[in-house]
Amino acid sequence: MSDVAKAAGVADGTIYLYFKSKEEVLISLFEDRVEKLLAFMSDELPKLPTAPQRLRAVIDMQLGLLEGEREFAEVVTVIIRQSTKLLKEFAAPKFTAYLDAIARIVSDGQASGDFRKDVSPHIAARAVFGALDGITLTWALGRAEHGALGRAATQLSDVLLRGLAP
Amino acid sequence: MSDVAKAAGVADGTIYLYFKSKEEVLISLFEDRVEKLLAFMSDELPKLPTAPQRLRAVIDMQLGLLEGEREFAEVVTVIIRQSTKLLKEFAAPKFTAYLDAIARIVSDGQASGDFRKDVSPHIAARAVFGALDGITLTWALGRAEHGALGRAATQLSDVLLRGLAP
Amino acid sequence: MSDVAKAAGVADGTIYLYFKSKEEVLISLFEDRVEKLLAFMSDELPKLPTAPQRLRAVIDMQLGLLEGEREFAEVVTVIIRQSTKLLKEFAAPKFTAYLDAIARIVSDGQASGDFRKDVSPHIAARAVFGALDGITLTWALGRAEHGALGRAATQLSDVLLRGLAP
Amino acid sequence: MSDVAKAAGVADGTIYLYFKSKEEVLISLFEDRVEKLLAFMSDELPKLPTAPQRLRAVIDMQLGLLEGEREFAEVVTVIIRQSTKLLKEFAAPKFTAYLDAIARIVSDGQASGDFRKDVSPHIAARAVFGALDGITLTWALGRAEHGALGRAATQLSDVLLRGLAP
DNA sequence: TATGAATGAGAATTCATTCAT
DNA sequence: GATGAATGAATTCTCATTCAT
Repeated sequence: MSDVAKAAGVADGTIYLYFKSKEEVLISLFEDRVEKLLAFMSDELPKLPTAPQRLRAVIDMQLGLLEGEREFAEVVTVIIRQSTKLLKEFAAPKFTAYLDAIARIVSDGQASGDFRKDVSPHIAARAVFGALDGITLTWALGRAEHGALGRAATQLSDVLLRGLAP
Repeated sequence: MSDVAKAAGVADGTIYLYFKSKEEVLISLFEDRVEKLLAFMSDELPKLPTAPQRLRAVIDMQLGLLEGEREFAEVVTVIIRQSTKLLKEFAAPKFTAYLDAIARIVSDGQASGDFRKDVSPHIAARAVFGALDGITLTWALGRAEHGALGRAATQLSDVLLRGLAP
Repeated sequence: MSDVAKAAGVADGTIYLYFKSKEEVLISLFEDRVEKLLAFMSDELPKLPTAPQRLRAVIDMQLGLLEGEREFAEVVTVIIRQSTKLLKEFAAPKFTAYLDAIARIVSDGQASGDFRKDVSPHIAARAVFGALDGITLTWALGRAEHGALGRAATQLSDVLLRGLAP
Repeated sequence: MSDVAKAAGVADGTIYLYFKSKEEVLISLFEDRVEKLLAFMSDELPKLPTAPQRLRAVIDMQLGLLEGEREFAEVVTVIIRQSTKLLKEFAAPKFTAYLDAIARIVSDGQASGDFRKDVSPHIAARAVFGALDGITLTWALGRAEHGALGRAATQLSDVLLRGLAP
């Protein structure tokens, strides 16, 4: 928290005027991120006609949000997992909404005949999220080369979309 | 550490007869897991003739290792990320070896014509590991239903193998 | 450290705002004492014309500093020896400076013909310091009578000065 | 204690068959040393006709006992001070006997006219012991050169005997 | 007698949180 | 609102001591 205060250019105690606890800071950080993702989804996805296009857009977005923000990526992939409470309790409301949104793209695609039907949308959603998180983690802890996340997004989309095709 | 001691049924100090520090306990835990995975790979994979079969076997194995061991899965996906040293320094020797082994399956498959060539083996390996880790995480923190990991493994393999086909 | 905090009337953690470790508390305590001695030496000794007068002043000072401060004397003679690092590493810079300053009084006295020349200034310095420390130790651990250190200083000076006369 | 056991070539627990506690080991170590000194005193000192000769012999003996035994000297000068109980409680019976024996040499010398009478035998004894201990301390923590203690003993005797002369 | 693995009380240290200014 | 020194509970780790073998 002292580091956070320093980074924010305020005194240690000041954080507590805006957040009740460290947990809340992490939750708020995570919430912000997920909200941005959800906002993007409701703004942009409806413009895209097919499920495959929408899934590709989500992948681009999740990695694009972190490109150039290595420290933030580290917080998102590492620090957030240090809060068991966050993972156990908060995971439900917001994070699940995000996973559900991805799962819905998959099930929509299955209904429209764009995706194969023998795959659980929930499992697919977790796999997509996990793959993105895994790529982000090694990127954030490694050399964090510029452009690497973009290339990874394209390749991951290529593989997943063909893999999900009927 | 106190919890670990309690779980092991020994006194707090006893842990320090076998591990030099908390860090070493985590490293050792992670090392054991990765070593089991690497041992499996060198024992079993050579018996399988094609890269796709080997990749499916790896996926089955990584999830199979955790089936029925919910607490261990939680430690592996959550607690281990609490050690920055582990992630930053130890990641290299052992974990990288594991990711490299997966990447090699991919590149072997590309050489034999079983996998498409426009995907970086390294990115593929990270995506595979991340997908598995993400599935494990939500399983461990959720209801951890028996058999769920097995079904997930099959479906993930189905998607990835078709996605990686040339 | 808990005792130190209690004695200082602060919480345990507060000490760590001012000192990095227990070692640093001891070092700082010792440093303060030696610095006071060195400061006295550079302030007062130049005013005294002869080496014998200067040596007597040093003896009076080292014991005078502790008169009435029994607990501090105990810390200085007993607790400080608990830090091997302090004794082995820190001894050099500051403590050696003090011993050297005493040794210099002796060698100056030898040069001016006030002290006999068949005694190593370094050995003499160590003997003087040890004698003072031994007197302090038994005083601090015993009844610590008021005035006892002053009497001891006079007698020790009488003996040493005659002993060092040419 | 583990180090002591290792040095003695026995298991940790074995020490407790011979000593009740760490404190007792230190006490016993110190006791042994002082007993040797006291034994020497009752054996050899009576052979020496004058107080000055006896004081010189004591100084030679105390330093001679440690010559070539650097580790033992370190224990005697450093470790023993780490036991407050040892210093406070044990100091009385045995150590005081030693200091008293030295003080008696001084008072005998005063009675026979060999030593000046304006010096307290007790203070003199403490100063002698402290000077010897200070010389030993810096010797043990420093380079512990062979022969250095012998030279120091001679010089210290020369100074003290002349200083104590009437 | 001897062993040495196990013990657990005690000690140093950290860090999220508070509150007087 | 903002500060940052102070807090103290919690945590890691040590080491003298015990006791089943």
